[in-house]
Amino acid sequence: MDIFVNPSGELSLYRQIMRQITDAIAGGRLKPGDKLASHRELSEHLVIAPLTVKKAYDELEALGYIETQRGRGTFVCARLPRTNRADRDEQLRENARRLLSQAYLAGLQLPAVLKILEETDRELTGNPTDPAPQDQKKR
Amino acid sequence: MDIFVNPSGELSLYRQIMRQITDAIAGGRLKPGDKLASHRELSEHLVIAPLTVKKAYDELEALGYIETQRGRGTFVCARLPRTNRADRDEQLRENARRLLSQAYLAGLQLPAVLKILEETDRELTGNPTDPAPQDQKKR
DNA sequence: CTAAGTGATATATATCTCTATATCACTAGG
DNA sequence: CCTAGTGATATAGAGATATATATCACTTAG
Repeated sequence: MDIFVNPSGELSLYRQIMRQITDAIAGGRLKPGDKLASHRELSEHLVIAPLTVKKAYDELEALGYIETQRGRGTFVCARLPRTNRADRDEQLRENARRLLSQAYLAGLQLPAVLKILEETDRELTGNPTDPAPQDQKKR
Repeated sequence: MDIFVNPSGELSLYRQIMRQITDAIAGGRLKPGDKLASHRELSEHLVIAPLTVKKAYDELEALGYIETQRGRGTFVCARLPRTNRADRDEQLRENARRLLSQAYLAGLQLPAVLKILEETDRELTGNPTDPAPQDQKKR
């Protein structure tokens, strides 16, 4: 888990951390039961205050992604939360709109966006460049 | 321009406004020279403080998207800013990562994401890009 | 000229975000 | 038992964000 934050980004620091962790869970780089870095350790790595990391962990715990055990550490939940379907779809469309708008503003067209999406897919899942026709996913 | 904001969203209010306006410019729903709602008017519509809208407009002006004229109003710039290529690509990949992660977390696969993207493309541009025989969505 | 609408500016207050620091409680390894 | 590492909690302060309110300057319509 290599996490990084940008203090001058659009999102607040703790939300940047939250997003990267949920993204890592989504992409399978963090699996149920995996241990996260302690909030102190991560705060040293990111050169930010421990409480900021703690806040990110607290929010993620409230959302059901991770659970903390006093004296032991913080772990990815065995059973991840299912989001409401309508909310989920609206969130996906929001993200899709954002991606396309950004691309259009840069002068790109839909095919170029699809290409980037496929590259990013390989990056996230760690799959080799070939888009295998079959798809043996577990989850 | 129908703008809306969510006070409990990830982004601060003024950044939500900024994003929706740049998205509208990108999608062609706002064109160079178009007049924006006055910050008072928009603040009434959104039920937020006028200064919050003002801040969004100020930032957008500093970025070169819009220009304000005292006593007259605020307008979309005739010549829109070009972003640095490396920054642009990184931003696109960030948005692509976000979209994919969200989809995976919801249990969707790449093909489903591509479908959503094409629907959103039609929504943004208003173009029936493809003479696809099936799937006439009307939102 | 007058009035209405616009942007520009200032003050004050409250909340959120981030930081720095310290202390306590629990767990695991030695 | 003792120590190191972990999470939990509390306080204080700085800066960003959002609000409410008021005033000024400029443009346009009448």
